[in-house]
Amino acid sequence: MEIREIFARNLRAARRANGLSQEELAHRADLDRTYISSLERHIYGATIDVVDRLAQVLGMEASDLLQRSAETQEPPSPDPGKDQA
Amino acid sequence: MEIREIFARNLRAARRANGLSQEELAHRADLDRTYISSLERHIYGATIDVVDRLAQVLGMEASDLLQRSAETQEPPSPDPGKDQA
DNA sequence: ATGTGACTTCAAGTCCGTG
DNA sequence: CCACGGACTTGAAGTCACA
Repeated sequence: MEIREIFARNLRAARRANGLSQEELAHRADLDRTYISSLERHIYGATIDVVDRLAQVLGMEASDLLQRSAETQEPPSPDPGKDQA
Repeated sequence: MEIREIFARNLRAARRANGLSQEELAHRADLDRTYISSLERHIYGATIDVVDRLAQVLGMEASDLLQRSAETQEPPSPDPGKDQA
């Protein structure tokens, strides 16, 4: 498992645990929406600077986002379902 | 404390704990000698790719190198009192 | 609300040499 | 063995338009 994938998964998981869309997260971390998307698709190897900025917004430590088995807080899991009318 | 400094300190400490010179570490991690030096002087913000590669050589996890303190855990500094009405 | 290709720019990372 | 400068190449950082 590459570090980029670890980070990508943790990022997506943490983002959802916080109930944020890529847009919302991007806005709060002062980054571009498509850049978050790229990160979650492990297109880039982010710098620790970006990792840290994201971690702060998500209320966690930068090291948590690189953890091989990250324990995110129990997400409310809104479970939007897929039946969008 | 910026993330670069955290990383720089952890890197240098881990490198010495492993009894490696900057040159040796650079060689084993397949990185440049002067780059390790730059990292320890927090000139650059390394990518998670580099952090991971370094961690492997040092026998630790990438997340360990970004840990604010390897052993001592500090209490979650609460808001430093913002005189906000 | 997300994925993706194309694009530009500036920092990451390399290589040289010096004290 | 390490700090540090300069010049260089590669890829991350940051933004759009469109699917």
